Amino acid sequence: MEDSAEQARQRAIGLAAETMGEIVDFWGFKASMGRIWTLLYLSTAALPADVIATRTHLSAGAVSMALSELMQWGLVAREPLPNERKRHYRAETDIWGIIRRIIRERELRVVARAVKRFEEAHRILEEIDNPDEETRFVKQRLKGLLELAHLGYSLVERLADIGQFSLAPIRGVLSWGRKRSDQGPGSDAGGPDAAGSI
Amino acid sequence: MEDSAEQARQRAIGLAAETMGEIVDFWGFKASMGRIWTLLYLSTAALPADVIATRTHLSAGAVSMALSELMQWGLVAREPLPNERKRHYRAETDIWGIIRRIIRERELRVVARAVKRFEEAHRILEEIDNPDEETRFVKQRLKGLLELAHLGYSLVERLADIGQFSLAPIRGVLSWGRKRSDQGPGSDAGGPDAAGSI
DNA sequence: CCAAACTTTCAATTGTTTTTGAAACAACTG
DNA sequence: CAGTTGTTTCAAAAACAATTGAAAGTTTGG
Repeated sequence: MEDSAEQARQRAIGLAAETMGEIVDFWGFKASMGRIWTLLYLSTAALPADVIATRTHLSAGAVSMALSELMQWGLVAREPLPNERKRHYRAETDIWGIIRRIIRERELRVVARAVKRFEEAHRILEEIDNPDEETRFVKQRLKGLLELAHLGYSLVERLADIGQFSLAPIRGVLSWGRKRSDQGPGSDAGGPDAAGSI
Repeated sequence: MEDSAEQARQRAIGLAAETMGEIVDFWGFKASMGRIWTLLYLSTAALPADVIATRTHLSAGAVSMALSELMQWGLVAREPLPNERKRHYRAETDIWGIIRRIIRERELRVVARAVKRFEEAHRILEEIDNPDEETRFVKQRLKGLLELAHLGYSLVERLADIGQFSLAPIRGVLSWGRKRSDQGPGSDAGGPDAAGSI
């Protein structure tokens, strides 16, 4: 009861797309963006919106919206296709570059905002004239939160720097630690350099 | 028109709690969990549920639910308070330890699942007899996704290892890179060691 | 410049997550 | 051990987010 090669391929693509959808959803993006990107990523040809709609079971409107968001993030590009009426879309493959930008433009913004607000809270307490013990305690702990946020900022910043030029630099980073983990999907996979396109 | 010290303190706490709420929301937890934890973190005394409800403007039910989730994550502990009727709750302060656990138990699970599913998708294609060009292409790209997921797993794993014993190890990690960033909230704040409680 | 082909927008709908409020439950107290 | 106080549970409501579908807007070929 084996299905045709074409069907099998569609199943595989669907599974991958679904998976990526869940991941990006977890990451705070719309799942449909992940599905669409994956669909494009797993196609030799650039695809027009209506095909995407069919394959993802989304409406034309949803596809249009998701595509423009994907393009804003540089995850998908229009492919200028001569003698074709419809616009065609292709997945960007420099994934680490994009992850870097997302981290910088989204994560860092959030943390930076938090830092500002913690500072503001601290400042409010600074203005109290004769701080009682409770106030001094809160001030102290707010400093802790502030430090945490700063630390987080640094970490994320470093993370954003990873793979600044293709993938190669990551290899180095991957050997911070001392210990080796017990289980889990093998952790230092793949060949020495697959830069540019994943 | 300065308000009283007490009021000012409440404002500061509220601002911090709100901020933390936004962050943990962004992180995929309920915002109310962040607010509650922060409220507790910024209090010398352990607080009972009804006070938490009043201060956060949440219902008793919501507080109860959030608290049990917070306790499951080890972010809050009941304080055995003698000669008190109500249960009192206190914020856990070993933040890095907790972040580590969250990363391990939540992030790693998600990535591991993705790895499995990409592998499954790849296996489906492996079973096709005479793969045409398109199929071979998809297979190739799936390998790329798989490698990406493996890489992500490693990164997150490393991240989980950071601060394994208090904060100190982080300091080292914070000096991966070569370059110094231009702007943004100062990135290497604080004293040399504040381990244990942030 | 018109009509067809395609795309974008957006109010309404559907779906999901969080919060509420009240009931069931548990723990202590007199 | 009955009553009171405090906690948990859970179905319903509210808040929030994603998707649809149809109308408005573009583009292009004739």
